Amino acid sequence: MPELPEVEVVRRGVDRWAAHRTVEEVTVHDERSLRRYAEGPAAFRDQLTGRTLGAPQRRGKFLWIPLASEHTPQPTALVIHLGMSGQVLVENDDAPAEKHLKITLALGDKPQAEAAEQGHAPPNQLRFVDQRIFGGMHLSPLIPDVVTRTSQRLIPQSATHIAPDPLEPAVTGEWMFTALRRRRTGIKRALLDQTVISGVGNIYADEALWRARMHYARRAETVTRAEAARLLTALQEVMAAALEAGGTSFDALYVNVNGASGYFDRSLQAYGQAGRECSRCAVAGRSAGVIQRARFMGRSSYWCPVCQPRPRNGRW
DNA sequence: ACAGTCCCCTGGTAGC
DNA sequence: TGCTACCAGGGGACTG
Repeated sequence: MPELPEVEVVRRGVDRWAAHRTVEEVTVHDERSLRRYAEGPAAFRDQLTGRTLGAPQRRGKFLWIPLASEHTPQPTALVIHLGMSGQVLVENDDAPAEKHLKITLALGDKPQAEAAEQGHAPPNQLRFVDQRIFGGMHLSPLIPDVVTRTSQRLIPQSATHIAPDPLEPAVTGEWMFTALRRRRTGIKRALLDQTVISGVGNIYADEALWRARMHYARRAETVTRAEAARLLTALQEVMAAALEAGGTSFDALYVNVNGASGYFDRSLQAYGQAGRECSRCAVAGRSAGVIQRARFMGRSSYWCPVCQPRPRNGRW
């Protein structure tokens, strides 16, 4: 499933292949991919057709493309969320339709200078493919970002409720400390709460907690500065590693984005590893912990009982 | 404010 | 073989 690093790879791909091109035609193959857009498919088509795509932006797992707005007073963005299974592909119109193709945007040529620089004509369609339809597209007004107080930055109104993500400069160890401290809940719950910090899904939450040697049920309001900083660093490292793995394919002539960036195959230390020896314990030469799995928040949590013990000091 | 549950979906897999 | 049941998970809505 796409997590923040995969969404960032998509953002880069869209930036490279689709930015500064005009949407000439919009085809909605499945209206369910517009579930979050109350105005409906006709308005979606009307609002989007003829607009020029700007440079794509991202916060957490929300991706958006500002629409150039010469004649429109209210800046607007095309917002894309990949959900569980969303893909963005840039392909030619003669490529066969994917089984779960949901929305097609026919794109005009790139600006002359840019096209010459790339040496060949880019494919003429941007396709949104989504098997499970947890993702989708919608249009949303762009408004100043009050969260990070960087007044230049605009974000979609539909994404104003989410906090910055671990890769944003505004998110520091101190910021993390403050954000966690004011929550009276377990640390993993806090990590998965998009209003605390965004872009952290079940997989990276478990991986980061493993790296930071923290148990998922640790009370958020009792974390120390050092723990908060350690956890943030762990999140950043695990995401950077995945980005590196996923980023290798972004040169290809399509915007890569299925869930399986190579990272997931090779580098998971906790998530999905139930029953295996914890790699860190094994290296340390003590009796190795065995990764455990438990149901938590209606999902699975994985942790090493040796490296990530339940705290003994009552910090629950 | 927080916890829990349900829902949106499809496809893979386990069990009968 | 084919049926049913369940699981995976982001995020939002709703209830307790």
